[in-house]
Formats: sequence, C-alpha cells, structure tokens
Amino acid sequence: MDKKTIQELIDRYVSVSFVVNKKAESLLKCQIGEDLTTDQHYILSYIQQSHECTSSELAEAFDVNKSAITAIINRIADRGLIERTRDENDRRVVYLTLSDKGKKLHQKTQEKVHLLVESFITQFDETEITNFINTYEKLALILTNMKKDEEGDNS
Amino acid sequence: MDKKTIQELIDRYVSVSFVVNKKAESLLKCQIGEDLTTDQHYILSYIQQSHECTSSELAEAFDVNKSAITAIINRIADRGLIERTRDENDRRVVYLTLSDKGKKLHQKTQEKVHLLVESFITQFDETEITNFINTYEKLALILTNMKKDEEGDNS
DNA sequence: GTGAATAGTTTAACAGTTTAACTAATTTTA
DNA sequence: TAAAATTAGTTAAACTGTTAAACTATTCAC
Repeated sequence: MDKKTIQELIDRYVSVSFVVNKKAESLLKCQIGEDLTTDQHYILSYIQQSHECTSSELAEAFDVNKSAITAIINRIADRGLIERTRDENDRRVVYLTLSDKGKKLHQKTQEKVHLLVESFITQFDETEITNFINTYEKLALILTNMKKDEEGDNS
Repeated sequence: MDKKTIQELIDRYVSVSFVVNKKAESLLKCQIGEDLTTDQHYILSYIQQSHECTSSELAEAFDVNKSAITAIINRIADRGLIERTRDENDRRVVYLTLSDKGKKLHQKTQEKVHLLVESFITQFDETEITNFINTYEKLALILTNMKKDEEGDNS
C-alpha cells in the first residue's frame, strides 16, 4: 500500500468508526435506556453467558479497573438484578449471577438490542455483511493482541 | 437470509463490536490520555475541520444534549485550548475555534491517533480493508438515517 | 509463621450525561 | 409594532462511569 492510500484509509476509518459508535450508542440508549444503561446491559450479558463470573474477569473483559466494576455491580445489585456469592474454597472470590428479576430484565433488553441490530444488518446482502464481520473479527483479534503486548511492557 | 444465519450474524456483530470498541477506546486512552480524553480529542478534531463550529452543531454530531457540549467546552476552554466568539449578526450564536495552543495539542494527539490506527490497518491487505471500510461507511449512513427517522417520529 | 500476592471494596476526585429551569436574542404573528 | 413563540447557549442538580490510592480479608510461598 502506498503512503497516500494508507493516509486516506486511516482518515476514513477514524471518521466512520466515530459516527457508527455515536449513532449506535444513541440508538441503543433509545431502545433500552429506561431499563438499563448500555454498560449495565453488557455487564448482565457477560454474567449470563459466563458460568462463574467474577469482578476481576469483568474488569479484564471491559478493560477498566476493578473499582469501576464494583461501582456498576453495586448499582445493579441494589436493584436486585444480580447476586453475589462467595467461593467456599477461596473466600476472597465473589461469584456474580443473575437473579430471576435480572434474567427477565436482561432478556427484555436483549430482545430489543437484537431487533435493533437485525434492522440494519438485514439491509446488507449476506455476502457483504459476512465479509464485513469476518474482517471485524480479525480486527478484534489484532486489537486484543496489541492490548496484551502493551500490558507485557510493564514487566 | 434464513433466520438462523441472521441470528448468528447478530450475535457475532454484537460481540465483535463490543470488543473492538472497548479495546480501541482503551488503546486510544493509553496514547493520548495524559493530554486529552478521547471525547475532548474528537471535539477538537471536529472544531478544526469545520469552518464555523457551534455548540448546537457539536451536539448534533455527537448525539448528545447541548449542555453536555457546554460542559466539555468549558473544560477545554479553561485550559486555553479553544476560543469563543459571538456572531455579530446573531448574538445568540457562539463560534468555537482552536487557539494556537489548542492547534498544537490537537496536532500532537492527532499524530498519535493516526499511528495507532495505521498500526492495525496495515496488518490487512488493501482489498480487504478497503472493502471493510466501504461497508462500514454504508453502515454509518444507515444508522444516521435511522436516527433521523426516529427524530422525525416526534412530530 | 511471616511476608508477598490476590480479590475485592471504599473513598475522593473528575469527565460526561440528562433534565429542567434559566438568560438573552431573534423571529413570528396577530 | 408589541406580544408570543422560538432559538442558542448556560447553569444547576443528579446520576453513571472512570481512575488512583488506600484499605480489608484471604491465600500462597518459603
């Protein structure tokens, strides 16, 4: 790739990722905003999908400090959406699980998220959107590895 | 597309966009976090690229209320990075421009952002990344129109 | 058994957000 | 043309998410 092409691609990427992020975030908030913040929704999704979820695991997945997770967890636990149970063998560890109320609310918001994503994904033909997501997944892998390398620097 | 394919694509999209957003945000913060928050950087970028930028314009571009913009603008104006000048013809309007200090700082962070984006974009071959960005831009257009339609509902 | 490491919480401070009320200026309209 | 409605932007209060640093409680290593 020549320099000029690269510069153009960089500019286009920065610009388009900004717009997509802002608009998607905003549309998502319109859908689920009365029930949950988007971060709270993602936290519930993560807890539901994992078997034994801990704060440390969430902190790593969300790329934030553990205290940020504690704050979010406190808010949704106060609303009775999740439960904390201590590990019997290692009493430092706290497992997070969804309560029935949490499961119901998450299912409701999850459906809304799916409908939203469906409404724009189905505007592409199958080949185009599949190729797009394939490349997007490669990008996710690259970024995850860059992040790991960077953390490796602190050794 | 059959239902099963669509469901799978939705799940993959939700998952991968989450990971990319979190990791990219986190890498970006590592690069420019000592100088500016990412939102502040994007605000400076927007002001620099536009000729006569106002708070209302920023609020629309960032999909937030005007008071959110006022708060951000206040913080970077307190640091002497931008200047406010009132329109002579319509004295309600305030134009935002970068100060010299703001321009310099923005250039510095902009370079770091470009290097970061370059470092992962150049890991793809030209055809793949170009196709990806093309589809990404279509998506941006779709989301922008969805957002507009939704606002039209309030009529 | 003592010292180091680990899991999680608390606290203080800050950035970004919304809603509602507000000021000041301009436009509409009756 | 004077009153009413609209527009641009700010302020204030309340909330969510974030970090850094100090802290508790527990477990691990030697």
